[in-house]
Amino acid sequence: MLDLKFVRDHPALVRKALIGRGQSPAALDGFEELDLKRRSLLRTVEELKAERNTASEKVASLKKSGQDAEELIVQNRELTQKIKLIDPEVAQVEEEQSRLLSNIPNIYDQSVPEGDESHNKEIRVWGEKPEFSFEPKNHYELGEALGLMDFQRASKISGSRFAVLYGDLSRLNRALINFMLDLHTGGHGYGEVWPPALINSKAMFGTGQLPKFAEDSFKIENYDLWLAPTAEVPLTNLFKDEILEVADLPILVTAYTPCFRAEAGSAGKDTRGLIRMHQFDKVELVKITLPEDSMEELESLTLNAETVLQKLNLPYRVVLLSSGDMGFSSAKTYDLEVFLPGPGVYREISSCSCFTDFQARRANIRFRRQKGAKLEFAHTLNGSGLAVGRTMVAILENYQNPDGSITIPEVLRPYLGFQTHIRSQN
RNA sequence: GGAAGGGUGGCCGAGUGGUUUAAGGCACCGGUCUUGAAAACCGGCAAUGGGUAACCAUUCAUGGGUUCGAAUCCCAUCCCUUCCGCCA
Repeated sequence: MLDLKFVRDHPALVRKALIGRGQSPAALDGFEELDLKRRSLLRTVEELKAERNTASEKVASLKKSGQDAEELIVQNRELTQKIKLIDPEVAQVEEEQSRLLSNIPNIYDQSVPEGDESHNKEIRVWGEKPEFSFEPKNHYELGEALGLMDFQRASKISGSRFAVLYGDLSRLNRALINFMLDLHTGGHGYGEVWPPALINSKAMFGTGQLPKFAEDSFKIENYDLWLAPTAEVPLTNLFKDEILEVADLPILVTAYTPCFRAEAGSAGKDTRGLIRMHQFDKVELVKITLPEDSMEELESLTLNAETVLQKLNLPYRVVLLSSGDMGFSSAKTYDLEVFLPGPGVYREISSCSCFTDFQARRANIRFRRQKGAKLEFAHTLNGSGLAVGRTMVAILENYQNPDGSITIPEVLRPYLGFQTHIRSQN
């Protein structure tokens, strides 16, 4: 959420941000009018309240000295009637204004290229694309041929966009989670967290999933709970309504969680394979930082995620998203795209974003530089480190052999009893 | 799910209708004292909104209600603790 005063003082900037994101600036319509209305109503009602408060004190002192206060009491009764008419009006205008405000996206950083996704900017490319003496297969062809990846049975249990993994692929999934967590908690200095997977509406609002993107998540019937679409939500909201010690910043946390997404609006996209699931595993990185450090911290967070790909020796590129392709809450986003030999394309495997104070204002995450100093909003960042399912996809496709077996990347072997290959069970 | 107790500022905690403009303590900041520090003493110290400002309003879990006036009384909801029940 943007600061109300910021929107009031810089309507042109907010307008530009909306247009740059390919949205209609109509989202701002009525803001100024509402703001003026709210302030004028507030002045009126606050004056009445002040009058009533003074009179009430007089009643108290009159009664104490045994004098008659009936006249004042009658007068005050009338004041209260007036106040009761205006108060709901104030509440209504405030609600309208905050609804409008909570639907306005973050202002994006100056370094973000303007335009739609065709303006995304390739920042760097890492690794060599593998050379094959044969036609490389897609991961689902490989997985199904190995007899270790099953979409048919998954559809019996749950439906489309779910998968069942067996044996060595299930183990590979576990190995990847442990490898990623060990890497980030070891060398990269993140604290490991095991958070809830069911999240209440307030927390979903805090990171920006609500109110605008309710249809992207699964809601639990009869409860004010949602299936977490990403560990960004529980990890960032760990610090909701807290005043942080400046000495503790930056705070770095990581968690493995299952993630659940409704994938509404992506009908027909990536219908085969593990790419776009209703349920997938992800190791998430979250940072809470000082405002002046956040953009630098985004660079190091992105490198932390890249390290996973480098250790797995998977070719990838880093893309700086354009203003039109970025998420609602983000001020700047790098996507990591891993190369997939099957379709022969780069696919998103991590998204690393700096949210400046946008989430912190919604979630009320603050800090104080010194005792007595004003409270300030912290900056929040997050990135996938990495999406586990898509990492498995990348390994299957990049490490495939002519016989359909998969070579296990060196760094994962300690997690798999030093096994070197995944082979067909038949 | 049942019963009981509770939710007050950064933290602890007093407070059952009118100097509560939220006592007191801790922590923190400034000062006195000291070679320096500690201790002691003095002073300061909530957030949000409105206002050029003086200042005003709101906030004691949340939402309603009673009243001239609510942290305090009433109703509903949420959360926490303890005990019981159920249970991986």
